[in-house]
Amino acid sequence: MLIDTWQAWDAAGGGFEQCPIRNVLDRLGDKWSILIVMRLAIKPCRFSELHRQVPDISKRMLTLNLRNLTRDGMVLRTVYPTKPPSVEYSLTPLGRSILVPLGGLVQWADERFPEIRGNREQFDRQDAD
Amino acid sequence: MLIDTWQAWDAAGGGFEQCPIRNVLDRLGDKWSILIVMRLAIKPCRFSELHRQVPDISKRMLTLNLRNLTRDGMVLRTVYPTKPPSVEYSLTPLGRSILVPLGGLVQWADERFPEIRGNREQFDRQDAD
DNA sequence: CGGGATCCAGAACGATACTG
DNA sequence: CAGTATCGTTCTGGATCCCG
Repeated sequence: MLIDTWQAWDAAGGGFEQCPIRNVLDRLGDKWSILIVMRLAIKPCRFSELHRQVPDISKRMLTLNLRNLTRDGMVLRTVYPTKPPSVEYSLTPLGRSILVPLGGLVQWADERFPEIRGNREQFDRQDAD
Repeated sequence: MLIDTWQAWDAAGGGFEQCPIRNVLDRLGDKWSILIVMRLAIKPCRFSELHRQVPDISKRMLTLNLRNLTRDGMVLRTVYPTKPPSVEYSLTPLGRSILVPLGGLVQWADERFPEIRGNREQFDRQDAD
């Protein structure tokens, strides 16, 4: 039943660029979006505060990711016309709603990663023979 | 509580390359892994059959993705020494176990994508002003 | 049949400098 | 403060040819 979604799009000839899974995963798959969403899940945050809290992200990437998330309606961008300007980012209801399925994936990753790491080491040892 | 995993890794100084979420999402985020897992969830499959069923994937990418999934222990690679050789790929228990959290994400994507698409269109219209 | 090796295009990403 | 602009790098994925 998991595959049905994809096959339905396949059969419909809608093109895979329009497939919901493809679109969602393209966003989640990039390097920073999830980090940003997770930070904003704790509390709304200003640009520079986010920049400090998300480790090693460049201003450029923070800007681009925030724009994409805002475009998708996952993040709300609020500008306060102070001087100098301050901008606060927060999760929309849509943004918060993804925390649920995301939580399941995070839990899976946590539980299974030791196993995965072990598999990789074993695989790489065989490869070295 | 979702962020805790990441912050724990942050605090532990383990380096983000060792973070379970990063590792799992790097795999799921690439263009084909999920497709392949979903196909194999239906039934075990040989290389050329997979190549036909996963739309538009190149042999190169199919090979690379299958190797990564095999390395992680998500996929089992079985070689039958026939002539010409035949190789069957199937999901391991680990590979099947990710179908559960993945299902949650797929459901979310299906339910929310129309909303996301609408948000994008609206955003792009404002941008054009 | 099931790949491996090589080359190449484009996208993602990073560093730095600059701006209202 | 909150970005933009530009450049260079790295990484992903596709095309093609080759191999046992």
